[in-house]
Parts: sequence; structure tokens; C-alpha cells
Amino acid sequence: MGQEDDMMMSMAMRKGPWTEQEDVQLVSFVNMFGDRRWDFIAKVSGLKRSGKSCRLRWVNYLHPGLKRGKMTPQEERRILELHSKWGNRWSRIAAKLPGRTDNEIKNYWRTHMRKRHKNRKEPYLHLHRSQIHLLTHQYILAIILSIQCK
DNA sequence: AACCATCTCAACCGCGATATT
DNA sequence: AAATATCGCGGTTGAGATGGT
Repeated sequence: MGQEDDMMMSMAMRKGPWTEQEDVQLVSFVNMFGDRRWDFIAKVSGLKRSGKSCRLRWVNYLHPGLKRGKMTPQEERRILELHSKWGNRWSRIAAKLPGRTDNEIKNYWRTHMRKRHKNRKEPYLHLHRSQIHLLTHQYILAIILSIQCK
């Protein structure tokens, strides 16, 4: 039954950016039913979105207590520190940064990798992301400092 | 002004993990 | 026990923003 259902559903599903109206609707249904039963909320709210999409919108944007705006220097340092320790364990890192999401931190990290790649052409820059955790904490901090002093 | 390159970030996808029936 | 449904993670994409010539 799973396959046919997926096909039936995906035909009618909306994709792309959320509208304000959709946000309002999602928030009210999450307030009623909690932030766990996403497929149920998707169906019962009348939103033409998958449960997955609803969850993502909530955790990354609508969830109260989300910090907005640029990372503070403290947060930047924490990300580097934890990434050097754990690698691309974004949700684990996010758990240590109140108000920040895994998606946000992942984006932040990528942006910095790009900068580094553009500004210099050192061999380590060509490592696959999965290998980055091999770098030491101190090494990464030194690189970031050099960018900030540029 | 008009174009192309590069960046950013919200949202998507696949898939393994976890929950439910 | 096992099949099916749902969730959550990490990698990736692409439209719009921004920057450079």
C-alpha cells in the first residue's frame, strides 16, 4: 500500500517556499497536536504538504525560541570546536547551540569552507568534507583567525 | 545598464533508524 | 516476529540575492 499512497500523495503535494498562510496554519495545528505526529498534522491541517515538509518548516523556522540573525563570535567558535571534535554531526552540534538548528550550522560551515577554498589554495582544502574532522582544533582556529585578519 | 559569476539559505532527497500495527 | 509507517539525519540543490566588470 505504501508505494501507491506515496504516488497519490506526491501528485497533490506542494513544494517550494512556504507562504505566510501555510505557516499560520501549521503553527495552529502544531499548537493543537504537538510537534511529533507530522504525517497526522499534514493530513488533518489540510496543508498540501508532506509530514516531512511540515516538520522541517517547524524545526527550522517556526519553532519558538529560534535565534535569528548572524552567528555571534562565541557561537562561531563553538561550532568550530565541536566540528573538530565530532565532524559533520550537525544535529549533535546544534544541540549544544541553543536556538540554532542543524541546517543553519551546516550552512554556516559550508560558507566558511568555501571562503577558505577561494582565498587560498592549500592542499588540505581539497579534502572531502568527511575528512575534515581529522584537522586539529588549533589548526582550524588558526585558519579562521587568518581569514578574519585579512 | 546589462551581463555573468558567485554566494546564501530554505527546502528537497535518499535512506537508515525507530516506532507502530 | 515482521511488515509497514513515520521520523530524523546529513548531503545536495536551485532561486533569488549580491558582487564584480
